Amino acid sequence: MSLQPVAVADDESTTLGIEIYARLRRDLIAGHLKPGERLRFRQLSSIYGVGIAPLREALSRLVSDQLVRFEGHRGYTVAPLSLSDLHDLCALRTELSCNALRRSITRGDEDWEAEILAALHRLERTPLPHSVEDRKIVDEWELRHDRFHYSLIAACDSPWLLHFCGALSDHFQRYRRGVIVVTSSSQELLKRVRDQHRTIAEAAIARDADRATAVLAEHFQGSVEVVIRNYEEVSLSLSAGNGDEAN
Amino acid sequence: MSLQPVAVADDESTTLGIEIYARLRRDLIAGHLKPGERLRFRQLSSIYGVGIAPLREALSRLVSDQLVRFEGHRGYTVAPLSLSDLHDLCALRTELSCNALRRSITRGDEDWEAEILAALHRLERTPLPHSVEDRKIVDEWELRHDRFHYSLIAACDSPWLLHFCGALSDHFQRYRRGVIVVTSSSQELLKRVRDQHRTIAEAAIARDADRATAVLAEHFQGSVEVVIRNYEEVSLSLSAGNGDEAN
DNA sequence: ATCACAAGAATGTTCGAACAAAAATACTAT
DNA sequence: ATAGTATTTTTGTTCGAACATTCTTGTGAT
Repeated sequence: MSLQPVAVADDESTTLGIEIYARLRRDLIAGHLKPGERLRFRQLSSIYGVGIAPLREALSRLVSDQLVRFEGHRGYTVAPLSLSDLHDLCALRTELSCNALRRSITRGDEDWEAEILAALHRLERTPLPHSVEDRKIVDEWELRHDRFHYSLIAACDSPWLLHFCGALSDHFQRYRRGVIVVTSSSQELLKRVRDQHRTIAEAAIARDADRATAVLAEHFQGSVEVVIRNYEEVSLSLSAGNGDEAN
Repeated sequence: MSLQPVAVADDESTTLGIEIYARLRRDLIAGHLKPGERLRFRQLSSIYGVGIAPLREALSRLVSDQLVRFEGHRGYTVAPLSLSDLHDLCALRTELSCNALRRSITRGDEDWEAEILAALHRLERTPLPHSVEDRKIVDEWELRHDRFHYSLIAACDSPWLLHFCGALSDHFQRYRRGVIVVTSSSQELLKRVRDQHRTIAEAAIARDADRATAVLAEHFQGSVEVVIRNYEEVSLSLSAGNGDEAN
């Protein structure tokens, strides 16, 4: 005769469609599903162990998320990666994230500051992967990295801006995943990135918007350069069939 | 024995899911389906004359478009409207559209200029509705208005920016639809809006980015004010059940 | 050999029915 | 009367099968 209701916190009222959407989304962003790859129903059905009804639902949503392409009667494919998309993505991400960071610096309270420091601490304590095969480690690093960047802009007080920043961040992760090992194997790069994270956090909390946004922009620009520098080498895994259309 | 292949241009390789997605999207943006309204499968199925499989596919995509909400085992509802959302929407729309307009003014060529003038001409020649019941006229005006605003930023050379501007524009239309008759019944408002359109177009083509963006921002701000001023009167149709959560 | 065309296989699309969960209603006990 | 519970009804979810389209393979004519 407990005083608490019987229902524990794991109820969550989920559906297969929602679950498979989340799983596909993760695998798409993590690059487990290769750009350009065809997403056949039977294949996915046996891999993920669900019927095609929830699969269609999930894939349909992913089309609007721009992670999957669809052609009537010809099925779904993983959205391709391209240099031009990368440039566009990063330019806008820099613009929007800096904008959101400025707003956050203006509006953020002590909890916002505390969350930044907490997220930064967790990120710094995460081991870096030595190989792309260290999926667990890569996943964990990406998760904490995302959370850190989210914590910076979380107080911007604009759901739409946060939503767009999130979408761009997710898409950029598809490019970054391919070179994270390269980054983590260079002591010089590693130090620079870590210093940038810390500098951005400190500047934000010190309400130095100019400095924070300047370093954030630099940080993004640096990531893009690493990706581009390694683009030729990884282009095989980037585009399985089509890939970049214009440059 | 024609030399052309038999298949004419109406093939289009479409599916029921795609069609119903487009129709639902239109009806959602046009306010045909009221904010907060439950979207029951049986009901939609009989209205639109399609099975629930394509319906689920379409609704699922619309969730990622932020036009409908979903709760597991409790179905889909039309996304609510709220004052706070309106403010957020418009602030970001102004920011992004002005940004895109600047880029367009820098990069646009003669075709871009020509398209702006063409779209402006078509917009000016569209009759304004005297009642919300003039659906055909409202639809046509909104279509041409959207096309005009799109033509301004079309040369910004950023697919992501265009995509976000489009999303914000679609969402804003949900708010504007309710007050278009109010606007068109005031000679003063009408003249101001028309002058703004013409001024923006001329400034853009004259490559006067500062003036073009200033008037564009003013134009958006004016629209928001009209919506807000009439918000109380139309709030009944805005929120059918829930609606605005904060403020 | 190459192209066009036809048959077959694979794949995507849609429906209807069975199933499960939630909401509404009816009922009982206090 | 009311709160709580059981029952019914409604609604959402999922699967499997039938259907349509596209892709692949195979055949034959030039």
